[in-house]
Amino acid sequence: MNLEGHPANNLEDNPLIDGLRASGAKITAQRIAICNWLLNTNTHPTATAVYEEIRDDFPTMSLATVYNTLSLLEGLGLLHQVARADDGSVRYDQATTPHINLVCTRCGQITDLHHLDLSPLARSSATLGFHIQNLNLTAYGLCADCLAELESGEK
Amino acid sequence: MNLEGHPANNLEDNPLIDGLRASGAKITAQRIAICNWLLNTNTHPTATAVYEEIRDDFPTMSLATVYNTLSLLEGLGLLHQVARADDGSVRYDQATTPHINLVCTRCGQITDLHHLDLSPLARSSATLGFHIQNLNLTAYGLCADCLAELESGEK
DNA sequence: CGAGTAGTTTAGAATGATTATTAATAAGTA
DNA sequence: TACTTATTAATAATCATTCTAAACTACTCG
Repeated sequence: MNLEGHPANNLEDNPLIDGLRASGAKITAQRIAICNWLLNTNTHPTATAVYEEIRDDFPTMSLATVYNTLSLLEGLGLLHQVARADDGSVRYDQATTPHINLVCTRCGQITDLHHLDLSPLARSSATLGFHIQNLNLTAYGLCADCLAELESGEK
Repeated sequence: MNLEGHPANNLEDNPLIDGLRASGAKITAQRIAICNWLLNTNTHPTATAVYEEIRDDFPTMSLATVYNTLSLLEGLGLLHQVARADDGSVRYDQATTPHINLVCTRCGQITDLHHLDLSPLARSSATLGFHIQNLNLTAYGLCADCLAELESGEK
């Protein structure tokens, strides 16, 4: 079985695969392909997007397997869901430090905004007795490129 | 924004209806029923929840009308979507000042967390050239009630 | 006040994302 | 190598949301 399906790959030391292994899950060719693809992208893909990308190298891949793997990784805290985009589908974000996703409502691009001090938020929620497990901070608007296009082309 | 609204009144002077009227939309009995119900709730309902509540008093109400009205109000900036809950449906939040929604992953309750200084966020996104139009800040975790139940009942 | 018209509503069909089902398959293990 | 059990693949099922087309009605203007 072709275990190394994706070009530009990172065959060793994939923290997603390490996490799966540590959790006791079986390391299948499909999961390796998905984890490697995720590690080598900087997009915020939907399940369908992952499926379509990987299917080229892995024709028998099932969409259900992608969903299963993504939710398995999410359950392990290795991925987070991003608030649904305009198209109504869930997008995934690799779990790093808490950050804000800037979603462009015109082109759909998602940019990460890191390095914010979120401690006031944690403090405020603690005063309400709420215990935060996961943050989903999303801002919708127009990215720099779309703003420029709108201003130059004027519609 | 005014914070005066207390439940159990508001046959007149509904800012949602005022907004619809100001936009030139027709004021129908269905829209009045939806807007009044929204004004008098402090929940973060799904479209289906609004539909089921109102259908008791308004048996011919169609679910599509609820969706239409909610997205109309959202387009006018009078409602905002909350990041999808666990059940995969969109919830709505009346537009007041930007705030954070605390979603309990155990009981589903959503609490608003107001009075946060979000200017650092706006500043950071501006340096990227991103123009924020709408914020969707959601934190998932356990509310005080569920924490207490888990600790006392111990599962 | 009473048509005309353009926006709304309704009911149901269609869409699209996600989940469930189940037989076949393969990873990990002894 | 053979066994046990989790996983996969293909497809059906589900559920939220949107679309469609015909009937309806709020508002405008005469």
